[in-house]
Amino acid sequence: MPKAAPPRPVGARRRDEILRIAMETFATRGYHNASLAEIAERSGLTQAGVLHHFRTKAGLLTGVLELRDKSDIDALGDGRPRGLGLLRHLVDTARRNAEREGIVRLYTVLSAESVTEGHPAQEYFRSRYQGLRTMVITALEEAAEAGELPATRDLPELANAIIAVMDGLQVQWLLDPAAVDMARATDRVITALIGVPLPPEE
Amino acid sequence: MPKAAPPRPVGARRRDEILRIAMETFATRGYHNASLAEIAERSGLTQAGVLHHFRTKAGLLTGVLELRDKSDIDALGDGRPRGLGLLRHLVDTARRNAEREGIVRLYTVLSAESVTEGHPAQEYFRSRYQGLRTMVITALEEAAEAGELPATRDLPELANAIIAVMDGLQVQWLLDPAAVDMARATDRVITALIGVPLPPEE
DNA sequence: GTCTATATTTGGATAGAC
DNA sequence: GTCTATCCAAATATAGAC
Repeated sequence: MPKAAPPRPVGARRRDEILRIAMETFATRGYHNASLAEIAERSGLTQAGVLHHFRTKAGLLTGVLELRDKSDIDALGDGRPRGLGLLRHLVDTARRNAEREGIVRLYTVLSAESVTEGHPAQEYFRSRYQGLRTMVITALEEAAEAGELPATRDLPELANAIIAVMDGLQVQWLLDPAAVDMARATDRVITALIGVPLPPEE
Repeated sequence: MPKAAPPRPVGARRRDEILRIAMETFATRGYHNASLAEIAERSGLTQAGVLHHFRTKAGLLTGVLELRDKSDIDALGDGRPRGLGLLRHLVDTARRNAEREGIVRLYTVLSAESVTEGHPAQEYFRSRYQGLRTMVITALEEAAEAGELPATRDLPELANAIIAVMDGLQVQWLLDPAAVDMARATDRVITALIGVPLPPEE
């Protein structure tokens, strides 16, 4: 069973392990408050050892974000859902996220931190939101063309609102998990906004 | 016209000035990445000078958050709106916020940063969200009793969603102001959720 | 590829003079 | 109330041995 891993079959093992731990650490502490020393220690390396694989701390952050992108794309894999199916998929994602606190924490902490001056992830999040917006708008347009969408006015605004609810719920959920049901609330907002129930889960 | 300022008529001048500058700095850099040195310099003091007024950096952050609370309460002043009037007030706040980037930045950055381990503002934001939730739920209950509210199911979920949209929109707006109209999007979500238009602006 | 050692900077906080 | 001086800890990054 040949692996499709492109660059190095075994030399990248350590690198991936460092990335995994860096992800956890950035999620737990934020970027600025996380230290290479902690990441190194938890990786069973020294600080210099980590910096052999990633020349700078910002480079390490970039690596983490690229890794996340890759696994997100892999997760979709078999052709992404279209129209209302994508909105359904967003709700499913919210549900799955309730079992993946680390990921939620990573994105919540870093996205907000990225709006500070000179933050290395600023461009990443700017273009990420642009991508998310485009994706949701496209889905809404597809639904509208298929006649499945009563609300056809100002789709970009609709998309912004849907993305915003999901983000905002995450902050509340991280601070007080018992107080928030991310999936239900997301479903409710989307349903209310588009004026029609979502298709059943795949 | 006698001032109602309680503790010191003139000695607190410097203290307030430091708080103002600290607020800006925390908003721009986040808590961890802001330094007392920078706050001191911008205040025209040395680091030790600042620490004379606030014994620790965390104490300074607490001071900033208390100050904001006080001015928020002052802003409401003449009896807070009830029922749907409060939801209208939320939309108005979103509109005003588009002219107060500093405040938006402060809350967005700090609330997300507060979910990290051992953050000094964690309790503050936990109880702040609890307070916001209670406030919105109460308003929804009032509206329901007055027969102004078609959607009466699961009001806490409704409240969470409304708060979440507002927060989420702020992140997007800070990264790309032209891409988001916070007030319009907030209005649209609230209207869709409660199933009835909001009363006209006061 | 990983380590030790170190350079360099910067952080928060304290002591004591003025 | 503010400063200077200082302490101590921690941070990122580099050089060079193994």
